[in-house]
Amino acid sequence: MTTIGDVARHAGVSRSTVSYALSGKRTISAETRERIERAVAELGFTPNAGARALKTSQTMVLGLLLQFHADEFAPAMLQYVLPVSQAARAEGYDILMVTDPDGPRAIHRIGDSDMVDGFVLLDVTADDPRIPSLREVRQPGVLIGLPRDTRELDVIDLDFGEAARMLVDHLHERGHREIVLVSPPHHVVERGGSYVWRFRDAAVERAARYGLQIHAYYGESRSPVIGQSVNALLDAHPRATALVVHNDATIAALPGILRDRGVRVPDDLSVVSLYSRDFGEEFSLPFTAVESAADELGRSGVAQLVRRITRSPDAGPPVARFVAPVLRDRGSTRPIDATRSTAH
Amino acid sequence: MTTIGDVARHAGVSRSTVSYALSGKRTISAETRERIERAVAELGFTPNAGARALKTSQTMVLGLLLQFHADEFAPAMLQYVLPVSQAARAEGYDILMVTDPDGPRAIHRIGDSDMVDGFVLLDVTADDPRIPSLREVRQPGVLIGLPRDTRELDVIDLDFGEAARMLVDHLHERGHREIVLVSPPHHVVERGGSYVWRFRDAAVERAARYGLQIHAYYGESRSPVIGQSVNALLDAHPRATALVVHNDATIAALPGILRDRGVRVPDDLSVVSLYSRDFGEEFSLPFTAVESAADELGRSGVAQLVRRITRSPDAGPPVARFVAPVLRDRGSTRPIDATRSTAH
DNA sequence: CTGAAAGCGCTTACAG
DNA sequence: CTGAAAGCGCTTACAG
Repeated sequence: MTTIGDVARHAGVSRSTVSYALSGKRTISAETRERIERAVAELGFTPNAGARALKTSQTMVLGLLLQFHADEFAPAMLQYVLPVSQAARAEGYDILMVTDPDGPRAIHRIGDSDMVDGFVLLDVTADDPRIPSLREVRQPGVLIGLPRDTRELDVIDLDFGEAARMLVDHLHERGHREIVLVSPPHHVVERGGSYVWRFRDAAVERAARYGLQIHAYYGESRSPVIGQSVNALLDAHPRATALVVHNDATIAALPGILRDRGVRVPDDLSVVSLYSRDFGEEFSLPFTAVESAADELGRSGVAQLVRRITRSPDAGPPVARFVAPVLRDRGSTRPIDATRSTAH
Repeated sequence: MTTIGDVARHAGVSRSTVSYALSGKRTISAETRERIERAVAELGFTPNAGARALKTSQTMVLGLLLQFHADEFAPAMLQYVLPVSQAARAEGYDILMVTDPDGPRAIHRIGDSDMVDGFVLLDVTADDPRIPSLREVRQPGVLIGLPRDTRELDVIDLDFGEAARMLVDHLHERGHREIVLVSPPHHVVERGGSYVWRFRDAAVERAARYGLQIHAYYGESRSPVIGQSVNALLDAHPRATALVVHNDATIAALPGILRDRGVRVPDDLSVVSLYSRDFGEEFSLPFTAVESAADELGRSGVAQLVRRITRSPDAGPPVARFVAPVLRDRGSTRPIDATRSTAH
C-alpha cells in the first residue's frame, strides 16, 4: 500500500506538505504542487479512510437503518433507499446499510464504535424502539416517518393528512358522494405506523365536512387475500363511486383485480391513491395519485442530517418537517352525475 | 468519548491488558478481568472501529455493489440484498452499500481508500465493466452472476442451464408437445445478462432433443406491454399447452393477465417459471417453479468471500460455482392427453 | 511557502 | 500473568 509518506519521499517534500496539497488548506507553490501531483499519479495514492477518520473524527459514512417486516410489501421500501444513497453520495458520504433485526442494538454497535457520522432511520413508527438508542448515541440522526415524541429530533415525512384531504377534495369536486377507503393492513397500525391514521383520520374528517359518505377499511398486503378483500368491499358498497387506496400492495394489484371483476376505471369506478413516482412506474400504475415523494423525503432528510453533522448554522433547531403532497392527475376519476349511480 | 486508556486507568491496569482482556488473546487473571469488565461497563466503552481498522488492516466491512437499471424490475434485486446483508452480519461484517452509477470508479474509490475488506458484485454481466476494477484493487471480491472470463475470480450463480432442463423435462414428462418460452427483455441480453441465454439455449436444446416444439421470445419488463406481449404470444401459438416464464416482471403480472384472458391454470394452460421463494411470496405466485435461491447465492457468496479475505485454506483456488436448482411443484401443470388440444 | 512533531485510539511483538 | 513501547496512516497546530 502506498502511503502519504511514500508520496512525500517521491516528491522530495514533507508529509504535511503532501497533506496540505491534497486538501488545499494551504497555498503551495506551483512547482511543489506539480511534483506532488506527479508522485500521487505515479504511485497511485489514495488516502487511507480509517487513518483519516481516526484523525479527523469524521468517517464520511452514514448509517441507513432498514426494517424488513414479514407481511409487508417489501418493494415499497426500495423507493427510499436509492434516493437516500444518492443524496448521501452527492454530499460526499457513503452508506452503511444496516438490516439487523435488532435495530436499537445495531445503532449502539455502529454508533459507539464510531463507524458512522450519523443515522437515517427509515419506516419510523410512533414509539419506535430505535429512538431511545438514537438519543443515547453520539451521532445525530434523521427520521423518515413521524414518531409520537419528536423532541430534539430531526424528522421528515409526507403530510399524510393533507394528502388525504387533497384526494377527498378531488373526489368531492367531481360530485362523488360515497367512497371507500383502503388503508394499510391493520398490523401496520398495531406496529405504530402513524401514516395510517394520519391519512385515515384526515380523510374521514374531510368527508364528514362535505357530508360525503366514506367507508374506511384496513386492507391486506398479500394476494390472493388482497383481491378477495377488495371484491368484498365493492360488493358491500355497490353505490360507492370511488375508491381511495392508501396501500402499496393493494394498489399494485388493483389493475388486475378490477379487470378481473370487469370494472373499468374511471367509467365504472373512480380510483385515487398515494404512491411514489418510481413505485408507480415500477408497477405501471395508471391512477391519479398524490406522489409520496420518497425521493424528496430521502434527499431532504439527508441534507438536514448533513447540516446537523457539520453543525451548519442552517440546520436550525431540530424540527419535524412535513412535505407538501403533490397531486398527479392521471385521469382515473370521472365527474359524477347526481342522477346516475354505478354498479361495479 | 471513552477510550481504552480511560478504561485502563479506571481499572488500574495497562492499555495492553485491557486490549488483551477484550480480545481474549491472552490469559488474564480472574481478578484483573473482573476489574476491567467493571470499568468497561461503568464507562460504557466500545473500541473505535477506525483505530482498530488502522492497526489491524481489517475494516470488517464488505462493499455491496448494486446496479439500478432503468427499464428493469427493481423488486427482483431486493431478494439478494437482504440475504447478503444477513450472511455478512453472521460472519461479523457490516455492509457498505454502493449504488454509484459508475461502478468501476466506485470500486477504486472504496477499495483504494481501504474502506472495505472485500466486494460483493450483484447482477454481473458477461463483460461487466466492474471486473477490471475489481482485479486492480487490493481487496478480493465475489461475483453473483456469471461473466465471460472467470479467471482468478470467485463466482457463484444459479445453474440456469440445468434450471431450464428441469422445467422442460417437467413438461415433457407430462406429455406437453408445444410450449412457449418468455425470456427476460432483449435489452438484458444486450447488456450481457448471461442468465438469459444460458436458460434459453438449454431450454431450446432440451426441447429439440425430445422433439418438443418450443417458441422462444424475449419478454417485457413493464405493464401494459407485458400483458400485450403475453397475449400476442398465446394468440400466435394456440396449440401450445404450456408457458415457461423466465422473466420477473412478467411472472409477477401473469396471474392478472391470464385471469383477464379467461385462461385457467393449469386447466387451460400449464405454467412453469423461475423465481426465488421470497419473490414468489411477495407477489403470491402460485406457479410450479425452480427456486432461484437468491438467499443461498447470497449466503454462499459471502461465505466464500470471507474465506478469501481471511485466507482460509478452505477457500481453495478461485472457482465458479453453480448452485443446483430445486424444483418446487405448486401444481400449475397438468398432464396432456395426446388426443386433446387446448384453446386459450 | 514549507517542515518537524504530536497525536487520533487502537493492537501486538518484545520483555520481564 | 502483566506492562512499556512502537507503530498503523493520516491531519494540523506550531514554528520558521
